Amino acid sequence: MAAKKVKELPYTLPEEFHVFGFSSDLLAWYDSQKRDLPWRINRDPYRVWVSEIMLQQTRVETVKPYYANFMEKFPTLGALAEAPEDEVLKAWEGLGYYSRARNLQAAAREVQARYGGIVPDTPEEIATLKGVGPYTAGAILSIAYEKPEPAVDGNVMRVFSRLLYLTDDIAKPATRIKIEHLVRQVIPAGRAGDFNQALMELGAMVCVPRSPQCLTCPVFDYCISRQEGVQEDLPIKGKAKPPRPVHLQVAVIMREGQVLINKRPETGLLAGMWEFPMVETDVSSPSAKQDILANGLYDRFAVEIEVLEPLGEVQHTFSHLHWSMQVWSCDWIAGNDLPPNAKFVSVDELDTYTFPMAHHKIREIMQQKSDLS
DNA sequence: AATCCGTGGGG
DNA sequence: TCCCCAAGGAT
Repeated sequence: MAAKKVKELPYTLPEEFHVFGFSSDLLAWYDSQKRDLPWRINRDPYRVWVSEIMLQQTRVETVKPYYANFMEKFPTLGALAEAPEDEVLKAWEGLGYYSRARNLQAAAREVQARYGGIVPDTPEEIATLKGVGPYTAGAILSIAYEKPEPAVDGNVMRVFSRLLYLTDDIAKPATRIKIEHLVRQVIPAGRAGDFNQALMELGAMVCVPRSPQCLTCPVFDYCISRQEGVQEDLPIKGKAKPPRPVHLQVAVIMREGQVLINKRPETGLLAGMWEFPMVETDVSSPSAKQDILANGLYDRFAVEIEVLEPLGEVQHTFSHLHWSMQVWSCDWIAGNDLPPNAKFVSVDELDTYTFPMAHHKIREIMQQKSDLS
């Protein structure tokens, strides 16, 4: 029987880590230097959960005000489960990755229905919740329940890449698996939550992406890449593809002081968010953009409009897309049989709907125009 | 495995 | 200005 060949070295930590107490040294630093953050007030699983979802791909300073507002509006798991989805999206407006909010509420409802309102404390159960992946599962299990599970995020991958001089590409999924194996070997009994947070805190405060502060690092003595002088060259990370350009014509359609908006589909980009009607145009298309816009909106919303004048151009970049939006002021001509995802609302009422940042920029264009007139 | 999914800050 | 990238997950 041919045993599967496994590389021993990369999955096993140097003996010094155990002999000299890497985990103890890191924890001692964390105990004295950790930041006071709102989600560290207690270990309520719901509070930890919300913080971990908000912190996905999002900076601590950005999260702070959103977290405070969210916990005020939805103080308990039950409150979140019972809230209208639109209110949850509104509380997330501007944070990005809006599926996080929709998944979080869906998962809260799942916990209410299936687990009696108690966030599950096993890897198998918690991993089934929407929006809870390997990192978040480990974070909740360790921080809220003190389970010895790794929570490997970008910080931890950077820290371990430098500590052990790992040259694996941290953009590849396999690298996270490997580092989870390594972290698992040094999680101290009874302090899994603090240890995982200490690794992330180190990555955020000391072992930062550029110009790491090695002279103040509590685990300086363990760091192989520093001994080799290559800490600035780690971690290895493949480059992302540049955003794909998309050209859009946006219609600000007025009718008796009201403007037409529509709700985006429940899946995909900016799912469930409101927007001003728009149509994608091919750069090489010979047709006038005004005509493409009018025809496109007639097909989608059964409205006839007159395109009046250009209001300006708005640029907005996502991770994988770059929107170039030409904004047009339009008059409604005919068509009252709007599809259910579209409606005319007064300009004063717009704040009650949730718009992505790209469309907030369009609102600014509108505002400037109305200030002139 | 590769792609989709937002936004803002810092060098 | 441009580019990186930040307590990732779903498909």
